[in-house]
Amino acid sequence: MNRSSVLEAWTGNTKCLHCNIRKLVLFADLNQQDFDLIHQPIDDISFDCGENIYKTTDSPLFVYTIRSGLVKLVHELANGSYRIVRILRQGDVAGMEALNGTDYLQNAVTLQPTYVCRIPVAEIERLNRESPRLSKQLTSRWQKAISDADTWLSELTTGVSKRRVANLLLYLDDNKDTKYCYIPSREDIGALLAITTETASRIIAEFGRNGWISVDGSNASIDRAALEKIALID
Amino acid sequence: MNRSSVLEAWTGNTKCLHCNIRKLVLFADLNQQDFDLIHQPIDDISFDCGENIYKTTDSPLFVYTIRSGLVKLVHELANGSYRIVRILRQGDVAGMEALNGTDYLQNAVTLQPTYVCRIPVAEIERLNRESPRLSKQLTSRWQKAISDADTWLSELTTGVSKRRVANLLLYLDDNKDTKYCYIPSREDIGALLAITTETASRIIAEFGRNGWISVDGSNASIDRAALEKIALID
DNA sequence: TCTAGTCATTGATTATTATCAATCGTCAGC
DNA sequence: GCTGACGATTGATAATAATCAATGACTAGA
Repeated sequence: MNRSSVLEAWTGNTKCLHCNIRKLVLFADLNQQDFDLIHQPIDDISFDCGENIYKTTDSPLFVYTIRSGLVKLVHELANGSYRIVRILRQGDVAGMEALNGTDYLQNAVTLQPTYVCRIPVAEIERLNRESPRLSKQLTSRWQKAISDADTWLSELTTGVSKRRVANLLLYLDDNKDTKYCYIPSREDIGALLAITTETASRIIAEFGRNGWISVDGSNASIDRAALEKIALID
Repeated sequence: MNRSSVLEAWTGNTKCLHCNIRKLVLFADLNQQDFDLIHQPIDDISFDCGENIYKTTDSPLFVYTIRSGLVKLVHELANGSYRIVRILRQGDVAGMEALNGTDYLQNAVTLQPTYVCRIPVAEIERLNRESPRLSKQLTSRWQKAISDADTWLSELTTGVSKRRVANLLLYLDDNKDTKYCYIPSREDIGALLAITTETASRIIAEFGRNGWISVDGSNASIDRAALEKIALID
């Protein structure tokens, strides 16, 4: 029951050029002639919370730009559990591995209502062949993905759980595009940090009792100074 | 006291074309005309064990192809400790972030005597501008780096230490290019898996007592079946 | 309104890992 | 051969997190 819906099928040379977040996305540097090269439609798709944008079993035919919302990349493990390898937000690109002809490496699941642009791989390849203006942005997207992965690895899997949760909250707060910081479910925090759901819950609850975060459902405002102290010392 | 030495300065159109591992590396698809585009020399450099290929503080002017040997990417943390985010081997590319104009993200340190090709970023940019044959390999290198990072994250930071060490040994054994599997120092195993040196030592010693690995200095032969059982169950 | 379901929280106990400390083995240099 | 340095190993103990289990809070739907 995929309740996603295609809002508009953009044929290249019309709306992409006037997209209001274009300066943030893959097509930032393209011009009118470049957009004229696009043949297949670029669909603007809306997803509810908790839906799959793609799964590892899907044919890797599209790359997705996040227009708004929040997406987790879920890697399923052999023993049935899962790890979240990254969280993507506005301007990030999901499913770039499709450009290399390989299957999607993870499932992409929305954490909030999310809008994406679905770009056919064939069009990116065409643009990259026929225009010099895409490759810089492509390079910078690959780069960001690796840099995020490495930061995640070195900052969010190191030290005691309390430190990791503090770092995660600081990361989410750094990268928020709304007033409040998104707080994942306790199970997702566990999957992000390689700790159990119970440990995640205990730590979030403790931070709340200490007044360092005030949680309202999936949103919170956080006391950065207090959490930074935890993130460093412990 | 950097004892690295430049073996040969290859001006593009001579030796690259006949490099005996070219099919494995970034320049796999290039032809004679492409090599003619290269102006600056591509140096073939040798490093002893434990040397820095580059540091985060170096100007990001080069990308490095590993011809042989083993390299760790070391991310230093604020509290003075460090994490190893990846291990690179023959055919891998180090320092690709230089292509994006950003500083190197980690220090690259050799674990064994290592030979690398040092390729000026400017030459890669020129080739990518003037030939269509580099971009596919570039895409595939970015892709491999991300895929490695994500695998690392999801497999090597999950579960109890014993499971993580078993997975690491299996990974190193999968990726060996010699008869024996490279075993990192106990401190490096700790930095790879986010465990302490002592825990790493205890587990390696236990695996040895069980007859699952027979270690001789930095090399070992391993009992894959036994370790796979540990990697799955625990 | 009541109920079942889901997620968060908390407690009690056990298992795992970190920490602190000592010892052992190997090797380069005197 | 002796010595110091360094890495690996091991032991004892404390800290941390997992596990098992129960309860609380909230929500959607009967």
